[in-house]
Amino acid sequence: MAENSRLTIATHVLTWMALARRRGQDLLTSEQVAASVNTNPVIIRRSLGDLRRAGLVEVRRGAGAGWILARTPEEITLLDVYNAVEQHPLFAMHHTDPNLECPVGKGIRPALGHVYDGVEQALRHELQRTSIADVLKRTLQE
Amino acid sequence: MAENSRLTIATHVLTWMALARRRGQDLLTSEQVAASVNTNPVIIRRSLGDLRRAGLVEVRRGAGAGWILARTPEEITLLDVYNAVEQHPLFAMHHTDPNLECPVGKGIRPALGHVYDGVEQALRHELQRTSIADVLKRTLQE
DNA sequence: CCTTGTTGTAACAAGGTTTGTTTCAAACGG
DNA sequence: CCGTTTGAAACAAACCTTGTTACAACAAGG
Repeated sequence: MAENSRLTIATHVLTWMALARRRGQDLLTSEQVAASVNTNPVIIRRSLGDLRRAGLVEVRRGAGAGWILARTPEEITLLDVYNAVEQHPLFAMHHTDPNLECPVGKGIRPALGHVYDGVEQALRHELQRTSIADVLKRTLQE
Repeated sequence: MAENSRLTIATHVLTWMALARRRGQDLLTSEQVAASVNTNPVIIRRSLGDLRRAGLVEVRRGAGAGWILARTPEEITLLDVYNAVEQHPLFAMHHTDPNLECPVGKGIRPALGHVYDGVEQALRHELQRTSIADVLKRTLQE
């Protein structure tokens, strides 16, 4: 179970909110969103909490509360979603320090860090090419 | 601890083998490699096993056994290493099926799969740009 | 053929992550 | 003040990753 589906869940949430909005329903509760994702409302609130902290959605509390998109679906890219829900770098370094007496042990981490930065950059660039509106369009075509 | 450092470990292993080779020592035991990575030889054997199955290293068994690079460091890219050690896709889909009655629940997986394929493609393209020889060069510069 | 060094693999522990669930205080519109 | 909903904590179940021990299989060299 330890394989992370947060980007998928958050994108699903936003795509569903985009469709509801187009249908005239701006405000959705976590329970309504959970019905589409088919999971527990608490899971959805956790995801929406990430998206709120990133400024992608807004929340209204109290009776008649719920969630609203803070931007149009065209203005939210999958990079925005990725940044909202992923914190760890793509590839982890050694969990314990390598042998710093060895020239490879000493120099490999900065060397690899440089490569990993480039890879993350490429990934981010690719994610930025797709918006929630694009995902919704393609979702409805399937 | 559940954050995967396999690409880092395998690249470290190959980089160290490349340096040893340049110094005239083609054959290394898992214990010798483990000394540079600063971990248990069994961990290294697991990593080398992945690399062997991918055809990047060869093994000699029996007394005086050990591991040899199967290609020159210039001919091994980080994409080769990634393919050898990573099996799961980058982003997981929902762990439980979404609600297929909902148009988003129904169409989101193929739509996202399409995007994820593109992202993985970009990642692979970037990894392919760097060889073990490149990593070694940069490692010794640090 | 035997000794010896090394691999391949299984089994297990420790610690971490992820999802799902229950619970309840806090917020707030009406 | 009531009723609905969020935010967050606490916990369980399942799984992953690393590290460790143990040992059979293998083969080179005497």
